[in-house]
Amino acid sequence: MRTRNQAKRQNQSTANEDSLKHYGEMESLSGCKDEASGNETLANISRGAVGKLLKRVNKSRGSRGLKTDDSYLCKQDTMGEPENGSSEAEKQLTGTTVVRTTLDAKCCTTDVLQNVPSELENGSTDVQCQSIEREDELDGIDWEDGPVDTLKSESNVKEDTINGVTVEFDAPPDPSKQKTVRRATAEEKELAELVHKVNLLCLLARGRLVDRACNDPLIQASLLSLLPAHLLKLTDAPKLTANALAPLVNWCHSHFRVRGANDTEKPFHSALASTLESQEGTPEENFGNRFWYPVPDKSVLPNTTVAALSVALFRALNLTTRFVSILDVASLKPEIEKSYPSGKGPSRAGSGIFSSSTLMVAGPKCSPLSPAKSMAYGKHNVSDKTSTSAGQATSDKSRETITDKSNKRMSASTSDAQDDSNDACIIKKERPKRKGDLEFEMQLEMALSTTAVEIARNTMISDVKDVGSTSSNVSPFKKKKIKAEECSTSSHGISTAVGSRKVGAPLYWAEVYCSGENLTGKWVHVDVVNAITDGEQNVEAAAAACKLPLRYVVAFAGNGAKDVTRRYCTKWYKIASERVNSIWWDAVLAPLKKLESVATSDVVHFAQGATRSSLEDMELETRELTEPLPTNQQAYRSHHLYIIERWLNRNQILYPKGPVLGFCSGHPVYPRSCVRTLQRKERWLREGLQVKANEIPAKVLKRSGKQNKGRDVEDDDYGEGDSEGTVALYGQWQTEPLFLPPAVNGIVPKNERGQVDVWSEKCLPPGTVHLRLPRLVPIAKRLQIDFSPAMVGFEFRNGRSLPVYEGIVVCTEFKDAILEAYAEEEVRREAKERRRTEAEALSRWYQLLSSLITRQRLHNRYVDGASSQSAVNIATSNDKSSFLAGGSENTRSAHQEKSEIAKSNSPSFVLAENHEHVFLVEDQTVDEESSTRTKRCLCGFSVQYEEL
DNA sequence: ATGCGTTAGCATCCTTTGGAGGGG
DNA sequence: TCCCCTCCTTTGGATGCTAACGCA
Repeated sequence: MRTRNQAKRQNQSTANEDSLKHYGEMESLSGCKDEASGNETLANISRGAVGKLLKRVNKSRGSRGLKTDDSYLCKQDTMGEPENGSSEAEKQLTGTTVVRTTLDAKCCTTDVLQNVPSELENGSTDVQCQSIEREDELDGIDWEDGPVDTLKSESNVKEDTINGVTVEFDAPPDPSKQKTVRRATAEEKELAELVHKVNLLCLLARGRLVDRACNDPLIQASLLSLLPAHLLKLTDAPKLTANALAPLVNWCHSHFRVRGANDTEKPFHSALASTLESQEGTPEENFGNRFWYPVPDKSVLPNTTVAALSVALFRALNLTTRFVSILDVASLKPEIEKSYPSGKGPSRAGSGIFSSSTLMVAGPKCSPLSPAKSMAYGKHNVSDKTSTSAGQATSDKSRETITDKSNKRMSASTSDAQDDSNDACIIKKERPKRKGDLEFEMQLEMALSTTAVEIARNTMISDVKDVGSTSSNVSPFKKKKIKAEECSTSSHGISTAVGSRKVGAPLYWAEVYCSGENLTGKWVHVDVVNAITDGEQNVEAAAAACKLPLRYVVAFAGNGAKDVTRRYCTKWYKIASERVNSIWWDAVLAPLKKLESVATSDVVHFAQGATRSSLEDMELETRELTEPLPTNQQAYRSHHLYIIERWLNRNQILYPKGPVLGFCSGHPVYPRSCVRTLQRKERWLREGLQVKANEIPAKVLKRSGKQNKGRDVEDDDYGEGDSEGTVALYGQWQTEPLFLPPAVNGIVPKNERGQVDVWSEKCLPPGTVHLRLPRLVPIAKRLQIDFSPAMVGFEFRNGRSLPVYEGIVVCTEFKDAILEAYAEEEVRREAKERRRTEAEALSRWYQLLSSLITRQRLHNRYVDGASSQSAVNIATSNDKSSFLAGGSENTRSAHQEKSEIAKSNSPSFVLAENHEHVFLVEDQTVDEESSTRTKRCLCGFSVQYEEL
């Protein structure tokens, strides 16, 4: 076995080698492998590759601590291959494969293709390869020293084990630690919310863009020209009904169909026009800035263009129409990956929201469509999802991953092969197996079984243009694939097959206002892509089937937008926590809603001045308030409308306890408006409320053991049992405004501690005022005014809770006097403070200058040899002095008489032969203009300096 | 597939009123 | 001797919320 450094070196060299390798070379390598392993078919290779990847996935969910050792085993596994062949090339291959398995997944294809045969031959399932995702993880690897047979097959490994040669892995995984999950920090939550909001705004803007394109007269005219004459008159009826739209919808559905994805970026408007021309819409036309569109998986989107064309057509026919979209926005909650002990978990670089399945589509360097993925758009949009994964797995340089979001949204992020350093492309793998993962694995297998063949056929060039699900070999997954095809090709088939999102997921549709529906008219859901009319009640189920959360459904018209989620979402409690703060959202939508209202309002106003928009608002509000009772108890935990008693907090109560709206598993359901929060007496005092006399506690809680300890027997006027161990709680309806004894004769009423607890202004005794100013106590004392310290709260210091005082409470009549005295005192204090500061500054200047002089003197004496020079001479004549200095003989006489005083008062250090300058404060002059101050010594020496 | 009960981890709430020692 | 200031040290238990997990 190699040393760790050797491994690293070889790893690096191989990495470079790999990076330089051409696909053709790889192909030749794989070709060698094929020859070596005999009758390996590409399908088998592909299947093996799938197995390999799945094992990696499984492995990554398991012990991270085993990673190193897995790599080692992988080595042996891989090394075992060439026993069938001994060509030079293979020997070389053997030498490098060891490292290749530890490389980043960018060499995935080669790795996979090389590893597969041996695995297939050996039927190995126990020994698994796990590639190390990041090179830096290699740093944590401690290679064991010792000989190793590089050509040892897996069977040899087993033999060795049997013969007593065992490899013991240190730090075996602790299952309990493995299970630990890392909770999102507040910062991460904030970031996720920001991303969510930005994403929402982008999607809103995008919706407006599409909406605007639908108004284009040329497109509308072209659509009309295509429309058969008999359909033109369908909408002429004065009272339009949903049924009348059906032929139009069918025509659209049959004339515009989904075709392969178009990678060329062009404005949505022109995309719309070209779709119109070709009568084929893409699943998602790229337009403008692709960054705007952070869809998790483009391949599964229904046809935006077709939906938009239908809107344009309806508008061309003078129907009031809105373009409706589910805003598939990044999650409001941060994506948390598993935490791994000993820091061996996957790097968090690139993790988080952007690396989740909701992948921000960046520039071409990180196209969301891997080659294989774009292939999958071709004829069979069934396997689009799976091809995505295939693209990852087979692309030479791509990094493979499984996102932890698969449980909810079942989409694997696709990273680009071109740019390994792109954070957005860094993908992670983690999490224990869950239902979503299983589904993903199945899809992965399907995809690989298909695309590996295709890729081989296309000589593994990176820029694969097309692929069909043309796998001719009999795949074990064929049945599933066929089933999926059937589902997706069915016009109404919004299938839950394999649990993935599919084409047909209701992301976009139209809403046409039909005046013939209901009494006042109705917005009718029209999904041309799936040829569904008036199917609003099915949208929620269809979206759920496609794992598409129905968080925001927004209708666009007139360059505005309106949230119509309520129309389509009946289980609001499921999405409420996934929606952004409603205040923010309403504020964002407010201006857009006006625009939308103007655009969709008819000239005809309804009774009592109600407009179409306000009627719709009422309808949506009614839906909100008449949400059906959930059937599961958990839903009542945070339901905005209903509650069952078991989910009440310990300080909550139902008051009044009724009416009972229904039952859930035998539990009566009450309106949430009946839930009241209870408080202790003391807490109500803080809010300026006091419990009424003779009120019986609404609830009595048992106090915890610790709280019991050291707490005196609490007054319990109501005798509700053991007062020591209980806490009496009261509801607000049991309280009244706080009554405090008023201030009398200038005396502030105080509590038992001789203070006033000022939790709020309501807690002040009548006739008193709280002066929140520092240093008031001495003033009040000096003025002999009665006061009380104002306690405003508590803080924890030194391990205990300490009261925080802020200012004092005095009778109102003394307020002015105290404030006046305070102002005077402050002036005095400030002047005193200023003097003190100046004196200190002077002192420091003095020290500085003295030290400079001393330094210079020492310098002259010991460095320049001028030992006899006096300090006075140095100070007065030395040009090297760093500060501006000038002698002034005439000032000397003026200050001579002060010299004696100065000498006696100043900290004189007069040496035998050295005069120590003394700068008296009263001898200073200040030049206001230049801010320069001049200090003078009695000897006549002066110093000028600029004030800072 | 879904719901329920349990468990665990983490975030947040709640608690609540010092005392020794030195210097002026 | 009294008063004032500084320093010491930096809670921790209960509860709520959420997600995972096993089971029905």
